[in-house]
Amino acid sequence: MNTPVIVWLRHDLRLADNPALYYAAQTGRVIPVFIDDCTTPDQWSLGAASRCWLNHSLVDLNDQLSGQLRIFRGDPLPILLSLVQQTGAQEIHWNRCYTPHAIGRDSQIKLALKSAGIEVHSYNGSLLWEPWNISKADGKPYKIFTPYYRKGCLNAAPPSEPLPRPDLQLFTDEITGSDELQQTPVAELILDEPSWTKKITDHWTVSEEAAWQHLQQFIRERLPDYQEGRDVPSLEATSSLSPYLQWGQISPHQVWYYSQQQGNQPGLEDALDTFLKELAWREFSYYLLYHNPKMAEENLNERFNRFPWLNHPDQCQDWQQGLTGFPIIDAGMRQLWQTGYMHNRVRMLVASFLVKNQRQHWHLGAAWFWDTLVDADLASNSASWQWVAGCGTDASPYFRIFNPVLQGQKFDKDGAYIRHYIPELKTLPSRYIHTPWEAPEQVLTEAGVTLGSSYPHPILDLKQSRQDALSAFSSLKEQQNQVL
DNA sequence: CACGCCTTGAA
DNA sequence: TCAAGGCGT
Repeated sequence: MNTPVIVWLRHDLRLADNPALYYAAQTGRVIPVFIDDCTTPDQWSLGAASRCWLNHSLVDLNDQLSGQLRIFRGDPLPILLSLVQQTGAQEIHWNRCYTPHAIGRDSQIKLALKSAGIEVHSYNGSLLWEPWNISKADGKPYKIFTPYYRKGCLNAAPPSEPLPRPDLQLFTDEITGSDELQQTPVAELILDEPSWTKKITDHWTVSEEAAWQHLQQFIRERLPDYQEGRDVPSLEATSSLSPYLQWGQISPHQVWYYSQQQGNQPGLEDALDTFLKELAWREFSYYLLYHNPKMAEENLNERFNRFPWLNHPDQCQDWQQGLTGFPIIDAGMRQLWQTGYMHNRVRMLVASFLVKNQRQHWHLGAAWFWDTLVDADLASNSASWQWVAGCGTDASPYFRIFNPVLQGQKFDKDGAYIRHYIPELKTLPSRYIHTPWEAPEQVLTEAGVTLGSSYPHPILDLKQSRQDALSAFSSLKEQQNQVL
């Protein structure tokens, strides 16, 4: 029981229901390790918002570990090998990661460690169903969500039940030695933070405890109205669990079982079902990424490789900055910039606007989201952008183009969401809040709005851009017919 | 093989 | 009403 055991923490920054930590704790004194992996491809190195979340996660975890979390930066393999050498650890435990880079990295490291005589134990700490365990009758992976979930997941072995917090005996010896083992002091992580991260930490409490509070509050207060409320961006009606799930401050297993125990009340069946389905969408995204390792880069539907995207950097910038002249779009993009988060429905709207009305490549939107979202998740991000763009496996049909005015009127009727994030439109009457360009001059003046200076004119014509998008889409068919 | 089905519309 | 087309059984 005195032998040191390494636990390599990654997207599982919690003590409860952490299989690697739990089982390692049963075999020896635990050395909890986090490595800032500098071998991650640049394109998918952490975005600024994620980095901020991660840093604060590590602070919380370190507190919970009595200051014994060991943080390194570099190439994981040499670091782990040096650690083994310096501490005499004979075992390494970790919970699996599922992005292509991590899968390749971890399998290489596993081999290398094993050949060095080290025991390696890996566990499932992030997914309800392992992607390789769910397949159709013919053995091939599903492409459509509903059968994947209903037939595949719900008929498979149930997800494992959450584990308790372990009784930890920590390895507290000083670790010195080679250059790789230069530790990053936790305090340093948030010392260097750029000032803009304040807007994120003002909106979020980043800790394992806070994740639980979100879950409990959601089930208690929000689940009853989830069905309708979840589509209204001015309400706080969703669970807000996405960033916690991404970094593992809470596990999907904890969410799955807790919500079924607590939410299993008459009248809540449908809401509970809808909520669990959202968790399953996260699973499905990982499932797709696992079976399509290039999902973040390449269209799942190859026909879209010939799609005539436009390339208008200025327009893309208008979108990023929330200056398109369409209030619901701009409000969403500003919420993202101000808080590192955007309401789910609005994510669909801004994505549809970029990809279909502006006809910019979904890569541009995915990259911006990756950099700015606190819940940036390679699987969900890529799968969702492909879904909106129409090039995914189970995609929204390309001809289904959201109209930001109608969607705004439907889901932000009085413009509460818009007014909150676009103060310059704050006093515009509800009648014109989604269409300021239609407001009479006098109404604009009274609201202090000057189109073109205090708030932009619409940067495009909705009807025309919709038509252009539809013909661009049709051109794919014609080209294909010529080939055939 | 045929048929029902597919997260979240718009005109 | 319109809008593909392929998936899954």
